[in-house]
Amino acid sequence: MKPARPPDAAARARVLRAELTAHAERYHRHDAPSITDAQYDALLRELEALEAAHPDLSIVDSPTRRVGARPASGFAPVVHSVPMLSLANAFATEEVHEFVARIEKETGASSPQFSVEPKIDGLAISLRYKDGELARAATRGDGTTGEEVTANVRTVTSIPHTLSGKAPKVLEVRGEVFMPKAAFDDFNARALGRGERTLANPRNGAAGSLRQLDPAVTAQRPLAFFAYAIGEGDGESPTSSHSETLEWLRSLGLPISPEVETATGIEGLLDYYGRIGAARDGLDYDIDGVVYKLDRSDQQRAMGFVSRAPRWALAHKYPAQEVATRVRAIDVQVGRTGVLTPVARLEPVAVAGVIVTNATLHNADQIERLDVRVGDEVIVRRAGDVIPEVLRVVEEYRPHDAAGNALHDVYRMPGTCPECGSAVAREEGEVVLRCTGGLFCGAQRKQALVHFASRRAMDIEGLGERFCEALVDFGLVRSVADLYRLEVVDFCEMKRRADEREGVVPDTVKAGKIATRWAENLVAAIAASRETTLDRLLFALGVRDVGEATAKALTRHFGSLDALMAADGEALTAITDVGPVVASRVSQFFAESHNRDVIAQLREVGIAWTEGPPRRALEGPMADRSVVLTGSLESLSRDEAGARLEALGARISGSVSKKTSLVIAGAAAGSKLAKAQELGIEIWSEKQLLAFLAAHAP
DNA sequence: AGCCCTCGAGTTCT
DNA sequence: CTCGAGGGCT
Repeated sequence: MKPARPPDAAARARVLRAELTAHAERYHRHDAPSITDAQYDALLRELEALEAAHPDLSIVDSPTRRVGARPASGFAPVVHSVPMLSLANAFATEEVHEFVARIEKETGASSPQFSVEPKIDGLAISLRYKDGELARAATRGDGTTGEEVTANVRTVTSIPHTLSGKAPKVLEVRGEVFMPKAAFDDFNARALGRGERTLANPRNGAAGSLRQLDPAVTAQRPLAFFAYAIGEGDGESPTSSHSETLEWLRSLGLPISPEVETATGIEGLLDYYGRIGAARDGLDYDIDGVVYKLDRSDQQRAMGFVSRAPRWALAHKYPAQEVATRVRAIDVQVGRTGVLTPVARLEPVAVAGVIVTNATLHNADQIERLDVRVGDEVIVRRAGDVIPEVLRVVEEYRPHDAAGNALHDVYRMPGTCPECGSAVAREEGEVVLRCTGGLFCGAQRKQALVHFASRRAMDIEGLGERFCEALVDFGLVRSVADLYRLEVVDFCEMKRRADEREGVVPDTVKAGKIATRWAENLVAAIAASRETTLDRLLFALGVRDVGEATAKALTRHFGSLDALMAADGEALTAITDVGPVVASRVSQFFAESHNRDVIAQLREVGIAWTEGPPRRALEGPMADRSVVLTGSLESLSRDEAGARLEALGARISGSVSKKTSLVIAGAAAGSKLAKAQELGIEIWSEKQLLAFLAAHAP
């Protein structure tokens, strides 16, 4: 006899498996987790409980049986007894001046002494020595909890297993594990020779090496280490300044960067910054800046901490790396709202550790400003070390014909949509060009579907750009409601055709089974998205100028979809932040018969959302407070924290201004925290936030 | 009318 | 992250 189980347990198990697999993959392959370890663990535990309660749901390759995907199953979590802090960043000289001025003012010292060192681009690590023996090594993690990597760290030759001299009972040394550049090149050359995978860059090489499940693999990786601080046991060190501490660590046998120096006053700092910057390429490790630490311990104590960054230290970063490459072509993409965005297709080039092949050119104005033409040599960097941007054209290298005329003309945006051929128009006063095709345009339909399925909208896991495109191209989805009528066979068929179209080959019986399970997961994810909230649904519909914040405001104000659809312009503009433009977009959207059709169909296929009474004012202990969340929180996600604060009446905002009344600063908070300090805005740590939430729990 | 603040939209790579 | 535009305030 099978045990009785609720009919939705199987569906839930499928959704959980799909999610866990996706997250684990993201974590493992890309070092870029999208949820916290705690959240991942919660999902995993839910699935375990489900499988335990319903043994018939257990399958052999369930994520609950996999090893090593996340620290939960691979590396034991380690709670740092003294949190591993982050550093305040500075890019401009002016910020360094402010840093020194602040110290001089608060310590009363003029031209204070600093200990200065390169900021190595590696992996922060904590080494715990007990009675002089290396007892435990852990990664930084989020600063509070890291992963235990002792076995791997023991294979790093420059890390002593035993301290020399008279070591204290417990000493926690902190520093950076990195892969020296020469060793990295050497390793890759050999890997290439053996036909093995090469490492993308030294930083990823170091991070990936320490996360190997097999220490024997780590041992083959050429890693090195420099110590730069003491965590636990700091009180025991026989020193009264940071530079003395480093000397003491050196005497215990720990490697210290040879570039460490002391510097006096702002001149000393800037001189060091300049010298290291000039020597940067010759150093045997990648750096992204230098670190200034106020040297004397008593002065450090006087400066104290803000949130989770010491006020006595500063990381002074070097400007983003700029690289030259060539523009192969300029393509035009069509977005969800029909906006035409030109994109430069580049000769692949390594910028700050990744290979860049595309860079947005934003719009026609930007192209004109830069005068970018096909074939041009351009200077590229990654803005904020993330998104590639074209800085300028190197005109001397522009290709010319024999007569000396430029080979390529000034670039002109197309007069018709490259996707559907409809006319392109520039609305009055607007910078961007738009395709006028509306939902006739395939590109806009695809993007509308991608938006509908996205995480902040209906949150359909697994339905990304590629499959949205296929669904539209193969005519399976005309309106978003069609999504809910599709069955497993439809998705199998779609995937087969998509693979075929893209030349993805083998189709064994086993692959067919995998495809079926993939399709089942997708159907389950779509089904799960039926239960939603009105603000998510409104956002998902993609009304122009109605983003997340506006969707929430509309939901709160009207309470129900019917009330919103019945609202006239006057009723709409009564809402704060809704003016005539947004009001007319909303009215027009609901006036269109095909939009009303889609909504009727969505109701028909069983989309359900919670409706409440209209609430014209915010209530609760956080009413009238505008809150900004910054940095990463460890016990809950920022989204979650925001939602809970909103439930208490807070307005959540993305940027700090005079009107902000409270900033919650998590780990590695950056410019927003700095701005809040500057404006004298109240700042809470995660601990204070949790205490407040606990005190006002519903 | 001009300024400042927010919000929306688009974007890259792994 | 960055830009542009909507909306409110002075």
